[in-house]
Amino acid sequence: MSESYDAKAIEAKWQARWNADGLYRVGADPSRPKFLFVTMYPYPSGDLHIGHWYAMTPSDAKARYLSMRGHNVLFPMGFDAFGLPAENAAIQHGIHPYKWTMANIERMRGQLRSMGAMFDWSREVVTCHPEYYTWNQWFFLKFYEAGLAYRAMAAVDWCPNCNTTLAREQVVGADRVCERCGTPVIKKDLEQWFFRITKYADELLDFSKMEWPERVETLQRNWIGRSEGAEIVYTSEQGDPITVFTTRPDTLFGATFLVLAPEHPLVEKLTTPQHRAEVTAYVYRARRQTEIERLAEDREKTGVSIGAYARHPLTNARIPIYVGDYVLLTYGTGAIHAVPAHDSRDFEFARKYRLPIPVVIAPPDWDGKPLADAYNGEGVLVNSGAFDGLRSQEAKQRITEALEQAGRGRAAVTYRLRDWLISRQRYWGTPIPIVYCRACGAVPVPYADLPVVLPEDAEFLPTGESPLKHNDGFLRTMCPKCGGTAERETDTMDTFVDSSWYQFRYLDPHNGAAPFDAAKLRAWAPVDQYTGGIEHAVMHLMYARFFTKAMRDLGLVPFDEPMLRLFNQGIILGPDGNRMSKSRGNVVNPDDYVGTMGADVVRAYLMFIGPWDGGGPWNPKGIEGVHRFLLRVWHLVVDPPPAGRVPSPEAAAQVRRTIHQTLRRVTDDLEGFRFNTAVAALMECTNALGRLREEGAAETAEWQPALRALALMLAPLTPHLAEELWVRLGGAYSVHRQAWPAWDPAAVHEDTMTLVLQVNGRVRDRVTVPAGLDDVHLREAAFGSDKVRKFLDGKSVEDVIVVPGKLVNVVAR
RNA sequence: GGGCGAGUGUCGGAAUCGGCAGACGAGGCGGACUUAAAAUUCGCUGGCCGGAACGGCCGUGUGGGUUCGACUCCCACCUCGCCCACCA
Repeated sequence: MSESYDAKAIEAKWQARWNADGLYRVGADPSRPKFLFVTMYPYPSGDLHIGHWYAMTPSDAKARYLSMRGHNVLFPMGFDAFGLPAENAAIQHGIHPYKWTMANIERMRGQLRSMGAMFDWSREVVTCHPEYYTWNQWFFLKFYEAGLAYRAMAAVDWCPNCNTTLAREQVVGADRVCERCGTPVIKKDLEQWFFRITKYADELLDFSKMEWPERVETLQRNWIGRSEGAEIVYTSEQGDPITVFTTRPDTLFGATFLVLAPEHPLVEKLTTPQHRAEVTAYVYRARRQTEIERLAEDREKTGVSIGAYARHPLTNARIPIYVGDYVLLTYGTGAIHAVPAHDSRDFEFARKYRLPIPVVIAPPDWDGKPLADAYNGEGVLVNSGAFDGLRSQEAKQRITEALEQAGRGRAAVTYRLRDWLISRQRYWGTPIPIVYCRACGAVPVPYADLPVVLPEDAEFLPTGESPLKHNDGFLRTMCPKCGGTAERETDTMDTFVDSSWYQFRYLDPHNGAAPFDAAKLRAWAPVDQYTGGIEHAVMHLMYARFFTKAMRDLGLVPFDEPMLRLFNQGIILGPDGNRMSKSRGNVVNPDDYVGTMGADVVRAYLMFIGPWDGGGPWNPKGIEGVHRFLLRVWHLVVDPPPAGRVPSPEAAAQVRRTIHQTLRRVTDDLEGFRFNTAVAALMECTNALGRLREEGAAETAEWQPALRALALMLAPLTPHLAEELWVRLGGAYSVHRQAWPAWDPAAVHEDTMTLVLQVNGRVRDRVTVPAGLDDVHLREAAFGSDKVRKFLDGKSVEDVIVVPGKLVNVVAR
């Protein structure tokens, strides 16, 4: 009767010991290279989900591996503790957001500990503590002084369910819904606070200083949406300059009308009395439409003439001005010149309103007749005066130059990126440290008065309004400038402000004098490896980059990018292949499996499912296979070997070769985040050792070192089991302080190899030959094969391809 | 409409400096152990044609191409997924 594997007891024992010993407390250590490994901190929603395990335990495995490789690894953890769910819980259940959040954090801490991860809890960051958010306010003031934070009236996105404004990044999908709750957003004109992220648009397009997944770079690049072109100044007949932006200055001579966005300031001024009623009605309708709901994407292009005309900057042609809702005030200059022949939208519009459609770029094989459709491609210019015959590329340049010389335009770049709207009309966030004084206007709270603390006695009512608006103790204050009565800003900050710099707070989490000590920051930052979901590609990950660049310009950090390397793990789906959700009833609770099979099994299974960036369905049967694997490892080490077996002379070398070949594979795989194949290699190794053991290999001198090496290789993946086996094998506590073993090229070497024999590229035979044979002998081996000869029968050999160490291919006709 | 990514057994997946397709695991089938079941353990498991072969043919979404040799490279297409989308 062999001792059984009691995962629960083993895991509890070692977790307690590691904790008592402070095994994972990390301090400065100049003798080892630092490695800051951060995985995205969770929102304290109440329960740790299998998705958290999927994100965090492979990260932990990699962090542990790097630690064994000699790095001084800091792997911190914290909580993204501000946010709407806490406030909604307050409204629904009458529990204060602080209490709700802290209770959830308490619960989740315990669940996080059950992972057996190497989190350094002494550095925990909780963003809803004033000791944290005071620095959000501090950064806000710094940004304000630097002109990076500003207040402006704007038509902003408002979620009627969350009762707050949203950043553009938080409005998603073709139907423009709230990223959090899926409610269609509406537009509101409000005075809001913005961070000037657009200042860094060009720099944010430079990814050369880090190694991030191509996918994230592409998403950010598309989001920033840089377009090169020209700004062209038309002039109204009343003398007003009307600036338009185009990416196709080469089509300038094809412009036949202008279209202004309904909100464009010149609409009001230029509309003639005869057209006023119609234009006013149109603008009113357009604004209502955007306010109510976005309509279908393929809706008809509409517009009305405002009765006014402009002059073409190069031809002086008289050009009618329209207002049309397909032109957006928020992009470019809010006005376009329409080139119907070479833009589908303009074409549609021109057709509808019977405007001329002159061709200025000759489509290939053009017969000179009117176009049936817009030709959007590039080509050779026609009907373009002095520019006829030029190709689009050159024409763009030359026409832009001509405009510049005439003082009627210039080369210009436009971005899709908008400034980051950070104001939220909610309680549970960082108060914006601004006071409004009737005499002095918006006045920043002095640094000495920070933090502006959230009042505890707020009332949470389902009115949709922030409780701060009705909390006199908070609201009424004194103007820091003139001492007169004043009111506080009642908006709080987007929680993405918290997560834009939390990675650096880990380095000095209790500093009361600064967000972090400069020396500590230099010692650890930037983040060497960051891991988390792709869903943050254009929100958190872009804001964090912006923040770092702004901090750099304020002299606070000596680098340009917050996270040097990034890995995006996939998403774990329910057993039915769908996204897990309570309503579907397909939610997998990790605690259930931790309680029965153990944390190590859950860890190893999540890593084994497939490539980490792939995610995939949770398979309740699949985890049993991994459970069996760990049982096999357990019994391999713990059970007494079969008695009376006499090992073969090669046994010792075979054991050594098995281990070192596995070491090579596992090392490569962990370097490349290929946890699935690392686990597979360890399975193969365990199976091979099991067979060798049956043949008496346990009697050889290589056996115990092999088992110890196996324990070391398991340490990053299944830390508790590895520790138990390591200590049982006589290793010095702790396995997690051991060096990762190097694989020995000599031990990996095989004496023989399987030589693949092909005839005309098709495998016809496989023979075992001594390793390292030269071409001549490999040829001999090929022609020595009966099967090869059989397939060569009646043919003449034309060529023989020899790939040493792999194959011989005989080419015959 | 634009961009990005992916198509391999029944399933998750392995193998891409071009060189044994299907490692590892799940599932299935069969055997051992057991009164029985579970657990454990051993064997088989891409398809087709063979009684069988230590036989042959086919096979990595489809169709072409390059090559001695293609899951891998090139071209075209199909399907799916994700992101963006009246962006001038």
